[in-house]
Amino acid sequence: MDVRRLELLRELAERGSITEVARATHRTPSAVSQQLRVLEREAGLPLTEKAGRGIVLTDAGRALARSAADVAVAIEHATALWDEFRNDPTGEVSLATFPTGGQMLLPGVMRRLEAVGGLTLHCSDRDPESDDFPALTSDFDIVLAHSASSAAANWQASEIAAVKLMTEPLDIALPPGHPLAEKEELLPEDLIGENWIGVPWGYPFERTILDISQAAGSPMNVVQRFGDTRVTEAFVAAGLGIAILPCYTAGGAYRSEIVLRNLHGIVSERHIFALMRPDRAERLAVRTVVDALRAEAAAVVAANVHRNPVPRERG
Amino acid sequence: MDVRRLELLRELAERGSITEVARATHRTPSAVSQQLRVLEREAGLPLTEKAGRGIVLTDAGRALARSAADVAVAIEHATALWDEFRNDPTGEVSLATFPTGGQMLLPGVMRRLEAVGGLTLHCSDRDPESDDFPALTSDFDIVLAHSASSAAANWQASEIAAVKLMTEPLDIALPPGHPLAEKEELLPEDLIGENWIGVPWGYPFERTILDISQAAGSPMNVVQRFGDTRVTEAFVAAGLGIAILPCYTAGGAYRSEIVLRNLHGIVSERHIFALMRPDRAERLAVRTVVDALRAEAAAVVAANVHRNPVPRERG
DNA sequence: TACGTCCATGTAGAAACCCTACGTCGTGAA
DNA sequence: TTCACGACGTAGGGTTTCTACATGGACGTA
Repeated sequence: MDVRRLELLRELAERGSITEVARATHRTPSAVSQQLRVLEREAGLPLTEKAGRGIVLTDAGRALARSAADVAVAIEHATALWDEFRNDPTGEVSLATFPTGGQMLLPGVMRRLEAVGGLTLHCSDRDPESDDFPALTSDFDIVLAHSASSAAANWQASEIAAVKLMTEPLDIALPPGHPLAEKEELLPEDLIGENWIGVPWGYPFERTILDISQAAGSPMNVVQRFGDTRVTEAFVAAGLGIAILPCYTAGGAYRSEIVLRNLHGIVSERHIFALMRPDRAERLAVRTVVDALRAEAAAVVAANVHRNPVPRERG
Repeated sequence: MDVRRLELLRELAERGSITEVARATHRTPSAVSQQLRVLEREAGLPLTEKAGRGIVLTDAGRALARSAADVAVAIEHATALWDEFRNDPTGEVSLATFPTGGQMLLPGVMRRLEAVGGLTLHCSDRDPESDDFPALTSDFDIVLAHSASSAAANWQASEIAAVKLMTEPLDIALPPGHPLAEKEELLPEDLIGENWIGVPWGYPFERTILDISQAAGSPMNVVQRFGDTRVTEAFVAAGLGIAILPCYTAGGAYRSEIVLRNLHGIVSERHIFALMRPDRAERLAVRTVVDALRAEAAAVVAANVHRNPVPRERG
């Protein structure tokens, strides 16, 4: 029962095709196929079966793949222990993020990591609309994702390690001259009749907009939908509507042309997580980056505490 | 960080010399030395240092070896899951035992395992005097050992998995005509002034003899010391003294020439364990044998329940 | 001091292993 | 039918990792 072959099976379970596994492991498909064949012979039972042009795992294959994940965790844990012993969190860490999360956290994280020699962090941003963020953990060591619910359980279901980084309130963004800008805090019923600059279907904020309309007892009039908050901000600044924006990141180029107001009466916040494949989460270099992420997230929250003097609890 | 090399380091930690590791893994010492050198280079720190003619592990080496044990457990756990999936506890299992334990349990175990095709159990007995039983787990999948204390903790300290099989009362063996044979049960004070056939220094029963002398307030007169109970039985049968014997195994060829009597007033029993290296304990074939051992032990206790109607508790 | 033994380790070569290159086959879409 | 794609076979080469054998240091003994 060779570990390298087990790892290949685990990748196959995750990626679904031999070609993809080959690409991810920098091998030719033939090599992967041969190794899986050997594993199958050792196992004594078919692990895959044909399905159209490709293959799918059998029940047996999936069972073995799951145990392969445990082995991978043990191995990474061992090498992490070892790196700890040398106190040497060296290596390359790749990270994918949604845009506003990267904007808010990553510059600070990079600065914090400058002190750690030999650790390089490769960041890239992904489009929340087109990408399945938990699935990105196959290709990145760390994936920053946000969710409307604070439970880490929705990630855990898919056998992914999730570390909560912060909770960011969602504020109402108004143009400076807007009548509601007079008030310090807004309630759902204040927002009845407004034109909204919303987000594409399925974005986390969507749920908050629905919550508001439900609390206010009146449907919201969403006149535009943008995935990129900079466009939303431009529209709000231009007086074309109001919007929900994450309060620590909102503003940007339009900081002086947008007013943010707390929303009371309903829970309006997003939760930001670091998602990782469990074996990658063991790596010392990865854990070092996660620590920096946590520290930076805490610093961002602390720096903005004046905006939200009372932490709002769900209820 | 190659797993095979890790395993080699783990063996080195356990066996102490490259030559021994080579013998145990069916390699030449040169091969082991080379692999360890590669591991050392990967690790970036010395793992061994010279000590006289041989070598010893550095602190770093020991730390890495410990983590290697965890990896080995994970791998064995995976292959066990796999064997379970096939419902196929096939393979070879080696077992070492102390003599009376083997005599009492192994024939029944072999019979129980006949039903399991493809599983072969290789048994051999070891001399309790000359062998360090926990250390035998390096060379045997399962080691049967007995101890005066019921806590599994005394094995666990050395990172060995221990499964308790049974508790066997220690009885007083008398020649049939002995005056004490008239009594159904004996107390420590009944035994003052007797001549004893004892065990070599350090044997588990030794402690019980000491307990008796302490409870009776009088030193025991040990006239002979034998490791093999058959010799002890022969001496008792010949009227040369009385002895302490495990009650389920005592008798043998001398069953009609020896009388066994319960000892009350002090705890007199031995505890029989199956000891295993944690990774070997994961193997399905090994677990199957342990299950058979447990079942057989329970059967032996049940078959002898008339001898000890009330289970005696420590106190 | 000389010698034998034991253990680790170096070198050279052989064997095993695993990958790539390339070709074939079957499936599904145009 | 043709093309694209994915899996799988074969042949060959490169790498890895073993064995055989030699070297050298440490310890015990004559």
